[in-house]
Amino acid sequence: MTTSELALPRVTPRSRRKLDQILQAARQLFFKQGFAATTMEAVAKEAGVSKATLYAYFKSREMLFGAAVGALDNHYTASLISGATTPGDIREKLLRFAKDILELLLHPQTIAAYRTVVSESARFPEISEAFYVNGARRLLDRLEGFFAAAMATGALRSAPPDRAAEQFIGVIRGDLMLRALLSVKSKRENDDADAIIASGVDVFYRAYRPEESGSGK
Amino acid sequence: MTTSELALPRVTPRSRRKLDQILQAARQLFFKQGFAATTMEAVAKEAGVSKATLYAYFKSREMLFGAAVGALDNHYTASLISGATTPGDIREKLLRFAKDILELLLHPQTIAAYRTVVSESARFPEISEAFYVNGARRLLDRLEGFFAAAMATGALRSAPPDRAAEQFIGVIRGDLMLRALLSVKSKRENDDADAIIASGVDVFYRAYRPEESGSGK
DNA sequence: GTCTATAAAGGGATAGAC
DNA sequence: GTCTATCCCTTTATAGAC
Repeated sequence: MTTSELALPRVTPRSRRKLDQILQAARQLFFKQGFAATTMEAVAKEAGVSKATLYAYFKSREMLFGAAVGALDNHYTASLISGATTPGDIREKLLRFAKDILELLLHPQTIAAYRTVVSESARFPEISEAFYVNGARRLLDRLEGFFAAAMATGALRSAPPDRAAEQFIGVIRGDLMLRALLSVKSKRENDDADAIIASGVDVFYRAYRPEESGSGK
Repeated sequence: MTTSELALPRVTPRSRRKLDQILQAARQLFFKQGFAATTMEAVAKEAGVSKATLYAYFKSREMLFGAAVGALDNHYTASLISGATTPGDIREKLLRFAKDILELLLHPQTIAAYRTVVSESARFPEISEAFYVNGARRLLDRLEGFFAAAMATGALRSAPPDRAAEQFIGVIRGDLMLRALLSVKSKRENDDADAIIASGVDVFYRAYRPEESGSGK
């Protein structure tokens, strides 16, 4: 009941497809309706199997939840932050990262997934931790690598790159993700999302630009 | 079923105490166990009344949830950010705000409340929005007022104070709150929380210090 | 308003046939 | 492995007495 929640059942190659159908259906419903509101019958119907088949793969609803979230591999982050080592204006790169990251973080699917996983975090801490490690943590690591390289070349001043990565995410995100999680309709903030991002990047660069330069703007 | 979810039932002054008992019991259980896992029987027992009495006050569990969250008044923020207009080193003040804010945001009760409200945000957007407005929004407003004053006196460079407030929260918070919501045990980050805060304040001040000053450090 | 007792419905999990 | 049918428990909500 601890780590085993994250394990996928061993299956024959033949039934691999059906397993994928189940996992995908489970994710869709869990993230759309939440864990509590998602019945095994609904998952079975969505996946095109019977309830009994579901229980043949997963001993309980909790195990299914753990497998669906634990096997979630975010390839999103892989495509982000590419071309980090190529030369070019550092602020241009920061701006692109900021836009990509924010679009990912505020994507309806991302928000829905976070809502569900956060809500069950107290009961299933291993599951939510795996969710963080496979998603946000991975993104932070990539960003950290980029900052380390930028600091090495003098494009940014030297500082702990892991901290810089978190601060970059934080200053860009502001309260936007929290508001999205809480379904808060912002009055005008959708219109000038670009201005918010640009301002965040500006703040970050002011704080991390090389020391010897005067007023960078 | 829309806005009325947030309304409190009209009661005689005599039964006001019992209503408070119910609301407090409901909050405690909703925030500890989540909405779905909290039964009316448990709330009744915790409040020391019977289920039927509960239904006399609230027509449904949803209505009880809306009232419990909607009537939640965070006096926390009131005490924060006081003495903003008194003179003193701006960075000292920022550091104190940052510590207070982070302590509030990462408090187990805060995290538990956010988990519950976020998880039901899709079903009850009015409730979660009220939660945000009464809590985080109010904190942001106070911070904005402080920044506006600091900018007026020249302690900080001129900029949109609302944006600065969100960026301040964001850079201080980093991923700390998200990790708390997801029960992610950080390896060493508990030890040097002060260092993280100091670094965040430093980043913010580098970005918002008055323009004519050279290297503030 | 407050209680006890109960109706009514839903859904997690399993038995047993194929 | 997969299905149909069912057990059984939990929980919401109410009826009716005081």
